[in-house]
Amino acid sequence: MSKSGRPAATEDVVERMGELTRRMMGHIEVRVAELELTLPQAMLLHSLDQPMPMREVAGRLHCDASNVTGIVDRLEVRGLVARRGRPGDRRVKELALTASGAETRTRVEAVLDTMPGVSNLSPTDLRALRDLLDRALA
Amino acid sequence: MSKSGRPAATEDVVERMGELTRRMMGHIEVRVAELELTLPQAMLLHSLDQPMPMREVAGRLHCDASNVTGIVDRLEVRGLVARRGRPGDRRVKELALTASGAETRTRVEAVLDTMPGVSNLSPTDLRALRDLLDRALA
DNA sequence: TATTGTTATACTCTATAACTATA
DNA sequence: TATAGTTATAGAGTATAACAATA
Repeated sequence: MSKSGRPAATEDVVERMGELTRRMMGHIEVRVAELELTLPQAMLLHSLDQPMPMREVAGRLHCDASNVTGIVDRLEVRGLVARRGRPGDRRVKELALTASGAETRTRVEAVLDTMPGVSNLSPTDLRALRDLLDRALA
Repeated sequence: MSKSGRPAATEDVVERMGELTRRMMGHIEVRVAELELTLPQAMLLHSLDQPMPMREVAGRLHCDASNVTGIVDRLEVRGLVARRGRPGDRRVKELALTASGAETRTRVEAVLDTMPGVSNLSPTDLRALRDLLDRALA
């Protein structure tokens, strides 16, 4: 029983989720800034686990296709990704990592694997949290 | 034991946290858009639980003070908040909700209290999740 | 006709630096 | 000198609508 005399409410969890999320996002932003990437740029590299059309990238990032054009433009001038035509359907442009981009992506993955807060939970707590999140997402 | 033969990892939790957060943020954005508010505008109203200086608002939103000026400008022209001088220190501008703003803020709070996923957890799960998040935040 | 991607446009958010007024 | 707030500036992200090329 909390001090207010009511059971754990959605409100309590939302507040804590918000705070943990804020810390995680802040951590990611600082760490990928060291790679000279913004959060959306880092998320695009993260999503690019194999070559895929621009439209597929937009789907994975849950944003408009016109948006992807700009983010990719900025990554392309830096030589991290490349647009390639697809033989067989010349409307499509496959987006692929360059060697440099693949290296950068590996560093982004490393950032995502070391999170403040979550990283400090015991294996038991980690498993319990994973299962609870699965039920919330179901 | 997961199918990959390893215990629950930070990576698993981060992935699920990310997905739940995305759904929560998306939900909030859609619901406050019905009130013609952007996410930062809604968060500002949420933070304004009593009149306070602009600087205090910036602190609560974890952003630069110059940023608050613009967000408040947009809320003020719509009559949701008002700037008032503080007697005794004329550098300070107290930010306060108008009657209309207070009403809008109540609706924002209602949005934050009804979250997809989290809202569907049992009281037991909700308590367990709250406690796990507390340990992660410690 | 429908689809892929880009361009044009407009707006919000964001921080940095310079500025004003006040303390 | 230091602090509160604004303004000027610049850049990134976001969506909508219109467009070109292709299917």
